[in-house]
Amino acid sequence: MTTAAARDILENLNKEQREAVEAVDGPVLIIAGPGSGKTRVITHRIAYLVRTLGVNPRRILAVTFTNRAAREMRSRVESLIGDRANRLTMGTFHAFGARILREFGEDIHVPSDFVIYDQDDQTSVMKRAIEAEGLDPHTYRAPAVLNAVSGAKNMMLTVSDYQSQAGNRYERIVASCYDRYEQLLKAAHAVDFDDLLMKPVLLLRSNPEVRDKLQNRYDHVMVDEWQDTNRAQYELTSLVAGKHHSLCVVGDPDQSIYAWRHADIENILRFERDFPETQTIPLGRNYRSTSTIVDAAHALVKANKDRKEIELTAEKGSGRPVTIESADDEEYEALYVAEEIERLVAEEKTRYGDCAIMYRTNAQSRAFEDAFNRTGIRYRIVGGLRFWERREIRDVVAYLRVLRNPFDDISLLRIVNVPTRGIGRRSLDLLQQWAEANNVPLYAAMQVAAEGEGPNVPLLPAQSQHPVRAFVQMMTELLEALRGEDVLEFFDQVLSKTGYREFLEADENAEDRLDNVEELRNVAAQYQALESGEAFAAFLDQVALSTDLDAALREEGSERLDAVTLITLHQAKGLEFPIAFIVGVEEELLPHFRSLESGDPAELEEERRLCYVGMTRAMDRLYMTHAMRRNTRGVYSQRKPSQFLRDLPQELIKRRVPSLSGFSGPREPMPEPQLDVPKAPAPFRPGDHVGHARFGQGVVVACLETPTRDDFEVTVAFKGQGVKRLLAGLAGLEKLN
DNA sequence: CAACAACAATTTTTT
DNA sequence: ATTGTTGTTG
Repeated sequence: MTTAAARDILENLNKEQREAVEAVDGPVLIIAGPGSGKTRVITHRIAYLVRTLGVNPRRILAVTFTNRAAREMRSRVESLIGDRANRLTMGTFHAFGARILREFGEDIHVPSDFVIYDQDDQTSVMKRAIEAEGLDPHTYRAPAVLNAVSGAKNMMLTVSDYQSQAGNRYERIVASCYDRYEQLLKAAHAVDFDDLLMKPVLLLRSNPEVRDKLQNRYDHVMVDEWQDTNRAQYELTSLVAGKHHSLCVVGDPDQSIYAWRHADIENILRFERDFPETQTIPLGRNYRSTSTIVDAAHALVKANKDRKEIELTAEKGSGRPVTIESADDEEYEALYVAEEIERLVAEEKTRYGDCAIMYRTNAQSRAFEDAFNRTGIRYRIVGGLRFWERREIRDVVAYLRVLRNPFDDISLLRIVNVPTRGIGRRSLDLLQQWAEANNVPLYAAMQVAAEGEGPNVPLLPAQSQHPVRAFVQMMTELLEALRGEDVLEFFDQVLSKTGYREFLEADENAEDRLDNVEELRNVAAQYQALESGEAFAAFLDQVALSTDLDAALREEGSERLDAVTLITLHQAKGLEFPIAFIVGVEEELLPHFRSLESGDPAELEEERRLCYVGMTRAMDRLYMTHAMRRNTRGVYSQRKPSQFLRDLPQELIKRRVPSLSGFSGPREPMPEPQLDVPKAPAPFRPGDHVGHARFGQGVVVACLETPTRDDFEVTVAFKGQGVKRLLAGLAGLEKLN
């Protein structure tokens, strides 16, 4: 940011951007196309409020989806208004929700020592809920049920709401799991990610005092990535903003790619409906990409039926055509990309750091890692196994959580026998039974067992009692240490007394894993100034809420490497790269198999938007590649180019002739890319009634060609038998009328 | 109780 | 191919 921009905030903005910055009175909806300076508008709007209109930064709330976005926004605002930026309330929806719960949670019976459960913890809780309901965990898989429950929470449906609207058997079962799941969370003094949104809304709905307090706290509310908000987030926003406050949301319906996470694209329309005086400002000038890229991407997304047209104009020149490359298989696809990057680096003034490889699924990174390792191209993978998901981190965090909150059974179960200390499943079963019967947390049961026996019966066989006693003894000592100890000293004591450090040292990846723990310790160090109890609460909240903290830490330490970025299309949203390769642009990959399987056109449209998001990341050059066959899970399958390629105007694309790539030596001539492979007629269609020798009668849900294209996989919902997947050639399905 | 083997499952994942 | 979960054996 230049000093000139800091001097006059409205300078260097185009007409529509300036309009958006100056619209500070009523509700404002900014529809921001890709590369249209969205972040610039938000940051300048904040600066305009503070510097030009004299608004106290404390009275501004800015909400984002990611910590990364929040960080970036804060630093950019800082360059415009200086230290005053520190006084802004700026963060993710979930962090904001957590903050409300920490402040006012007791009003809705959220205990002040609550811990935040992430997806992994949630799955564990749901698993227990399903077992507790006596359901078969194979038929009712925890992630699926959890997804339904999460969806309910995102739509602000409480257990009783969900129970009363449950229409079929499955939903009634989900309802019972939801109920049990909530009980387990409550007993653990835990809230899940969705609760961080839902509970504050319930609080603000029911408690006018708290509502007034919050509404009076902020005069200006801004929300980024509005197209990805769910119902709970919508309501949280409108409750906090109140009717009379200045509320500004920014989004782009064409970049909505999180419907599968219960984002509700309707929120854009709903906003204009709920706030009729809304001023809608489109930002349609793209400063990022060449006109070729903008036009090609626009042509693609235009193929979506459920869409409102927005004018997009490119400010840059036309540049090069979009290059489409067919490769024999994923290995050649990767080699092609590697070779092309080397060529760009050698012949054009490209740096490795300018290039990004974007793919639909993480598994696709493999071939590129191999190719880059072989050619010596530096690369970095975004995502993959994230810091907080590493086992050693989760383990240490679990110890800390239990020490802070002894009700946290899930964390206790995680670490009670890590390292192994002779507390096995049998013992734990007995302890859990007793805990359940007496309605106390598991840790309490262990304490009782360590003492000797329960009220009437011995809790554990004498032999099993000893390790439990040792464990409780150890935890008691640590709790002693927690009092008044320095955060870091305590951290170190946890590692040594629990034997976890030794346990890691014995591991084959000891060095890496110890490094990771050391990084966690560095995070804890940031809280040294606080009193230890406080410090741990704040520390554990940060741990739960910053899933990308490792990225922050790493970037801080080492200057950004000149390396090619490997990233999923989803994660690439909001980024930009001079050179972008979208790889694996194939049917059943992009669009993904699962979106085709469902037969839901909305899912296909989301895949198309995902492709659109990917294309619009490219600034100067865009490549889209696909393979004719691909090794997936050990077997090769024939692949077809993505139907999306057909949506691109011929005059904007250039197909490379693959045999010119040279590096591969002699090989078979490659078939021309076929964009219109005729489909073999499907033997069944969704809706057909069929009969099966074993499963009886059913209705066809879907009928898809197998990857080898020699048969069809038919998904059939059988009466009373559930949904089965069968091969048409083998199952002997009979079509009924 | 713990180590090992057989077994399924495997899109994306801002928090 | 890989990984985590479940069941069997020592």
